[in-house]
Amino acid sequence: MFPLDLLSGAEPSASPDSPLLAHLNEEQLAAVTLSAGHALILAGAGSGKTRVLTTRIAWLLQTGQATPAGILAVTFTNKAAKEMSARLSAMLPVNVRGMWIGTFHGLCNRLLRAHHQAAGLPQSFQILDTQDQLSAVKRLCKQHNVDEERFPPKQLQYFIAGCKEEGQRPGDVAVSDPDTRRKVEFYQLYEEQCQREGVVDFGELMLRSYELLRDQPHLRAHYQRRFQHILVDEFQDTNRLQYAWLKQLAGDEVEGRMQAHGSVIAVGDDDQSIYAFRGARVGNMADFVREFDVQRQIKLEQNYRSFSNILDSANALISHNSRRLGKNLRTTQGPGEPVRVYEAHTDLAEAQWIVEEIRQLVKNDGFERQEIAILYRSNAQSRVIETALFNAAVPYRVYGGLRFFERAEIKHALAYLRLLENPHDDTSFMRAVNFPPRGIGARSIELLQDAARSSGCSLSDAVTAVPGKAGANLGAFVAKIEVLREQTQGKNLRQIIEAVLDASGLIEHYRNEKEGADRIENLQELVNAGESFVTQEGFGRDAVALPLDEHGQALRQSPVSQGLDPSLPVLDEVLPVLQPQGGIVDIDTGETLSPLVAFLTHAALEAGDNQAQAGQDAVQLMTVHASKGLEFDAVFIGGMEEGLFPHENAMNDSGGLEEERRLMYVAITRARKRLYLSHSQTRMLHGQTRFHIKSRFFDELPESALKWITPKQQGFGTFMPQGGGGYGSAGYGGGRGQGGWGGKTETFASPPVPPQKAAPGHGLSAGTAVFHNKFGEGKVLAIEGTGDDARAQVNFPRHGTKWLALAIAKLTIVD
DNA sequence: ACTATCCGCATTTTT
DNA sequence: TGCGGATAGT
Repeated sequence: MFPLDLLSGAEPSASPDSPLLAHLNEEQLAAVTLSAGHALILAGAGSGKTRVLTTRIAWLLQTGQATPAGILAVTFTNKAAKEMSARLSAMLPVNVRGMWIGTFHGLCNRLLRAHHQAAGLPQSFQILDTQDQLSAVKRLCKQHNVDEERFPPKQLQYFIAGCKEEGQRPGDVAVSDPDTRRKVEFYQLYEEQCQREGVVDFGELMLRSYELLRDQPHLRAHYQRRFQHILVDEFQDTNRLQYAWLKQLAGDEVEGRMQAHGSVIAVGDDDQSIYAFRGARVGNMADFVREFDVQRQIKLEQNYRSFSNILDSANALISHNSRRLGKNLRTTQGPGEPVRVYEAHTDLAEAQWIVEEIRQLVKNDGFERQEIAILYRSNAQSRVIETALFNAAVPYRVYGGLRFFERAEIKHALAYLRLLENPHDDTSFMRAVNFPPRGIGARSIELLQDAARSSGCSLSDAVTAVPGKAGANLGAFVAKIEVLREQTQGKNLRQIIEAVLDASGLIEHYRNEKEGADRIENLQELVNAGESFVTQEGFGRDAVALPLDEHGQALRQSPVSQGLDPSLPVLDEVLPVLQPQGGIVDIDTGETLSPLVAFLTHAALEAGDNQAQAGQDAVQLMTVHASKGLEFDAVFIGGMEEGLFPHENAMNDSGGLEEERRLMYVAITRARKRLYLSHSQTRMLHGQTRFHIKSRFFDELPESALKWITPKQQGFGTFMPQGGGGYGSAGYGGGRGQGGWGGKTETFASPPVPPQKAAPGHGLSAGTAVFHNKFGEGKVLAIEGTGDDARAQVNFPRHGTKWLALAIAKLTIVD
């Protein structure tokens, strides 16, 4: 099967001065060239972590220690996953598609689609994002007359998500009090609802695929054998379930020790663990070392980002934390400028000082605006700063707004699209049924829900049971969807979306709305998104789900593998296949996910870009959390006050202060050249002026690296309370979350576009009658893609409409 | 069904 | 202070 001998014994064949390894420092080199076995890499801020990770993969491939199919690299964000793929393909002429590089949720999705039957899901299951989940919870609350005072939907949602993150099904939750019992009951009901509707939430994606691996020995064996090299990014941010999931893939646990097949490399930084509040467990690092019997720990402490005054400050600060694995950043750069500290009288004066400093930086020191960031602990702090920037006509951009796929108008359009795919998706039904308004009010909905409940069916199916005018309106809506479904048969994604926008009346509705122009523009952008999703290079590629025997061995090879780069050794089993729409191909039947389902999945899993767009010439405003992983020439951290930073709410639970300190550590280490800290004696908070003393973190910084700036004696002019703040929400930089979705500039070279093969003479076109071994006779509705990508949408009278990969499906033309 | 108004609430957030 | 959600009024 795979070359075991290569993995266990043989020395790497690449010479140490291979160009791949050039310019790596000693610790980086050690990490990159680790021989087989588990390892923990403590990667300090700015230590070249991503570089090490990607070079490691490249080195494994180049030295023949691994094949693309044997690698699993998992990250938290799509951005990180994309960056890894991009850098990798810039390094090696490697087929990135063969590798499983993605987010936890993205990879879980892939597993579940490929093995949907074993996982007990429809292949086209839809994914609920946090908004969808909340509306599903609310709907369920209403249906079961839950006292929403005692059990706020938000809290129930939080409870459910929390349980899943801990790997707990309703039956696993320890019930200590009546309230918890009620919540667990609700959790149970929620699960049943999701299952009935064929939808999964983010937590479910993780939990379900964990259970899949846990409960299906042959699948587990298969993937364990396949993934000889597992690499985990930001390991300090993993929650309990994610770690458990990784363990399933890595090997079997015997008496608390992992009997692993390949090797697991966990990369993380305990000092940058700032997500405990959402279930991240730094303790996973220690558990990993113990359970995997990790022999190698490498610290990446050489920092390539900041001058030493900044670094010294970070080191000194974080040394006040007790529970640390221990790490100290160093640099070969000089001290640089001192860290400037400013004490303002009011929050407004603080903001004005920041703005003034920024103007100086740009004017006198040649700093680029997009290389300057203003960081704060909580979003509310941005307001004053925005005002000041706006008044000074300094372009800026705020992060943290709604992302593309989260916008209301987009969610509405997606709801229609989802209903086309699955009429029983009640969440989407509820969203679409009366938007745009079509005379279906709360009363009608209530009747419908009652009907659905009493007959145990979906809202869509219950429509016929509603009498009178309400029933007629509802019937018209369902009919409209059905007609639309008919009409879009055989249409491509772009045409489907256009049809939905038209038939739903969404465009029409927004045309009549005074603020609707932006929304229409976004809806147009959705059409483009659909278009590029199918056409463009660079979207998620997925795997062929091969039939496996009871030992997890593949029963058959994928014929598609023959079309791939022959120079790369290919593992048996699950092989990559070109599926621009990111589909999964069932090798038995050739069935692929419809482009629409793939697109909807993409929309749920990747809400759109929120991150920096290069060359925007705008000062960057964001929370400290949002700044993690980024770097800037100059960084301002405002609101350095007791109660704000460290935040008062964080001081309750144990470890709260330490997490705040790590947060501050993250903030400091974002800066390359200049760091400015400021605090204000007075601050408008919740409508009241509050007095704050300066943050204790100042006392933890080295006096020698700081330079205190006292405010100049100012006249009243500077202290003027803001009168009539009648500026629009759109700031100079375009306001929050401006169009990040399509056509962004890539920081790294995009993967080489493989030459398009000429379409093989499959001789199919719309209308052709074909025969399939399993599905019988059918009629071709549409063809998409070329070469190995080509797939046909075929309507089988008995099995419905399916997308089939022509490279795999055995279709014969019937005359 | 849509708008006006009032009340309560206010770290951090990716998938 | 300023927002979102829920309610009451047309």
